[in-house]
Amino acid sequence: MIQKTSRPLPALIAEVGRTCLCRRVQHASRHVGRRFDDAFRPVGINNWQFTMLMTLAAQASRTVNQIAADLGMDRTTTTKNLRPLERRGLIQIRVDDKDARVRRVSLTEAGEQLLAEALENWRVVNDGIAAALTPAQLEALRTALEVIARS
Amino acid sequence: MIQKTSRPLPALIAEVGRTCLCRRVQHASRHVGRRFDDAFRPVGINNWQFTMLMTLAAQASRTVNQIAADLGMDRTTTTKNLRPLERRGLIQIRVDDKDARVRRVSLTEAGEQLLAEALENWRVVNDGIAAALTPAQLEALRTALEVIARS
DNA sequence: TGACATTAGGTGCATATACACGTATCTGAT
DNA sequence: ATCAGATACGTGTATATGCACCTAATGTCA
Repeated sequence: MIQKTSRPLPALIAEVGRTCLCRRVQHASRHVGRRFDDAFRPVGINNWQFTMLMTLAAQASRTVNQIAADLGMDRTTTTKNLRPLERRGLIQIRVDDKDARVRRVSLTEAGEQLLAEALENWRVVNDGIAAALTPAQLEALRTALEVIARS
Repeated sequence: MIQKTSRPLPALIAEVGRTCLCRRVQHASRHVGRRFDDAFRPVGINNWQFTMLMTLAAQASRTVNQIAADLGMDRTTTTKNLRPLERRGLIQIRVDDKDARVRRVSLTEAGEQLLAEALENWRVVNDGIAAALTPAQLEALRTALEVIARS
């Protein structure tokens, strides 16, 4: 494998270090996740749960499959992550009227209220991260992440 | 909270949907993680383990704290993730000569060999993701992710 | 209408992630 | 020399993540 590239191993390793999108994206993801987790801790949710509640606020009565697609997440992961939110009464999961296979997830009153509280915390962190970048960098980042998530 | 912004809730929600870096970064991260996981599955590792082996290939005999910092990861997470790699004999963990608190992690022969195998798979996926972006977008993405990970 | 494919979703397992807390070791001031 | 604080790391617990596999409900076509 190595030989095929006609390059010495140290140079290859240096190249991977420079260009590896896996490392960069995951590293940034962990960092961003922790910052939002810190911000949402007083409200009692984590960054995923905030995003989850936001998607439900934007579009009510989503199915598990739709939510999984919204968040670019495995369906089974979505199912499991919904549990704590349901236990806390922030969302409600009901069987669809027309199709008994389908589960409809919607925000409860308590979920909306908690989301409203969390929004200010979100803004602080989101603005904080954005402030570290130039407007052009921020725009490019958003575009690139969108392309990656859809590819 | 909501009132403070002097905007109706639907508009706020739409704004969060457009601008939320948490959602975008995590979404892209899951997508990228899965693609690399798929690519590395024949070799028997996941994307984190590849990155881990790569950092050790670049700098031998790293401590747990150093590795955690390299990958922007919690120290305790690093400790636990090292276990499977050690069990499989891909890395070796030894107590430091000078300081008995410190553990030195290094690649084994088997680890190097597996890494060499994985490199071609890495290249295919990394090039594939990069190909979905323009060179300028790719450069901006790398820069922005670097800034975020260090901020 | 009955057989079969398709679709929506859940479970079991393994690893990933991180916080709170604990242990062992080292360092420096006295 | 000793002890208080700092440092390096591990453990317990809880949630996060996704694959392999499973069940149940629906759709389709003969």
